[in-house]
Amino acid sequence: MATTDDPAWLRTVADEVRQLDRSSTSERVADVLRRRITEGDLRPGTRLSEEQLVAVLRVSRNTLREAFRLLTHEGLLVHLLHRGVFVPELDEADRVDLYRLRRTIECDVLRSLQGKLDAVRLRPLHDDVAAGESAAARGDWVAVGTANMRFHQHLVALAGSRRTDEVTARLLAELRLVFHAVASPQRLHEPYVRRNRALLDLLVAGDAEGAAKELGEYLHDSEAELLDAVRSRHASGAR
Amino acid sequence: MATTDDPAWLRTVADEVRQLDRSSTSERVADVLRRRITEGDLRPGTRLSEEQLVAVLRVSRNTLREAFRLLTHEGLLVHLLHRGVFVPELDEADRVDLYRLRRTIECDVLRSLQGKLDAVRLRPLHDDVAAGESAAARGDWVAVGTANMRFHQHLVALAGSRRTDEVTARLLAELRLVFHAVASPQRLHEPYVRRNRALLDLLVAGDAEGAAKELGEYLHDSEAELLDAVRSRHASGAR
DNA sequence: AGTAGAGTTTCGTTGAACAATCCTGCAAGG
DNA sequence: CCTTGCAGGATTGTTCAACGAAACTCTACT
Repeated sequence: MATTDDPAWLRTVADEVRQLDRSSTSERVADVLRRRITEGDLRPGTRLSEEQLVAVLRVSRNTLREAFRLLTHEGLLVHLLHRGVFVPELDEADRVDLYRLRRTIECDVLRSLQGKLDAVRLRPLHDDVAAGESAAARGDWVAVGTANMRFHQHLVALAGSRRTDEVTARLLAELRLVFHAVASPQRLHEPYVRRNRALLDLLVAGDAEGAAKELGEYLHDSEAELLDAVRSRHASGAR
Repeated sequence: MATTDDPAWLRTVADEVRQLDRSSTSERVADVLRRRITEGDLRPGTRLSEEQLVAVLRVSRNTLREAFRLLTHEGLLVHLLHRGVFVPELDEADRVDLYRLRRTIECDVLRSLQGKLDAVRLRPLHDDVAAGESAAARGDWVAVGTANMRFHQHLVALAGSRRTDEVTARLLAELRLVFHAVASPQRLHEPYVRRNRALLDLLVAGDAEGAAKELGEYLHDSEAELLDAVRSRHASGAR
């Protein structure tokens, strides 16, 4: 019975098929809107009109509403009864909340990694750091931000926990919402190109505990920087 | 301008209104199904037929599907394209995954609580422990399980983090799914009536660090117990 | 035995319709 | 001048009926 061997590649094939199957109309609509939101084309506070989107996307209202529901549960939209869906405006409490959970999860992942480090598993992290450095060199700070997010997603993936990955994906998506509310992406992302590299070096050296400690300070600094950036933007009169 | 003062009670009023607004049809349908699933009336593996439920619940298919979507994102249903929605069957990998994230979050909450303990904030925990002891005394092990879940939810709530609360709610809901897959609820829940009380005592004494340590062992034991219970059930030939 | 195909069932999506709610602007009153 | 009350229009919430598409089942064939 050669079909029951279940070698590694069979699982990956199954995953790929699942990716293809994932193409229900509402999920594809959600993909489009998700990109628009995370890329910053739809700014926080914007209302998404059903009528308007139905006309543009060429889907029925029911399908669109199902896409709304998907994004709402990812935290990328908020739904107000009889008033419609909006791109959420996160306040300072939300921002510290995001960082709190982020620090909990990411640091715990690194701490639980004691000795389980493997060269090939760090490959995605190498790629992300390189992508960040390359983007920084050409001054594309939005791309730096994207590479940074991917770095942290891959960092968490080292734990091999499906639910942790999902929670992290949601956290990082919401975080991008906040990033779009600040003026200078450079100030926000540039320092972490270097720190990501340092973090990765610690992991390569097998010092998971040291990496966890460094990540704790890293996120602490990042939070302070973000809060400060948003505050100064508000103070300068921008809405 | 007396209306812009924004005193404390205005915020609570806003919250109450939001609670009232929550009564859309799809959410009420979701409430009904959620109860059925968490109480164990709908066993893992069951398929929920749209046609059938539409007839029973007297709602339209679209509304029912929106309720499905809600529960899917809570982890209480899984959606397979063109095949329908099912009560998920969690495997052993899921079970250890659940406990991994649970341990991360709950322990971190306690650790971050250093010195911030307040008598009134522990009130819900007292109530839950009492409810568990009372239910145990009369042998109602399902009620013990419910009180136990509420205890942990309230424990996490001490951190005051909205997102942490949400993640925990999802985790505990999924956990109940697993509980229904074992034969003896007593063996699963009884030991923790006492341990919840011990945990609460540590918190009352202000020993957050000690409580975090105890909780770590607590969850470790609970996980081992659960895995063992499910394994023995499978070994005994039950499906 | 294993496979190919037709038929049945169920889901995915659409479009239209009506009810309920919200928002806007204007008029009346303090 | 500001607040309050009341249309009217605009938008969302919910339902219904229908058709195409995918998955499952069972039979018949090689």
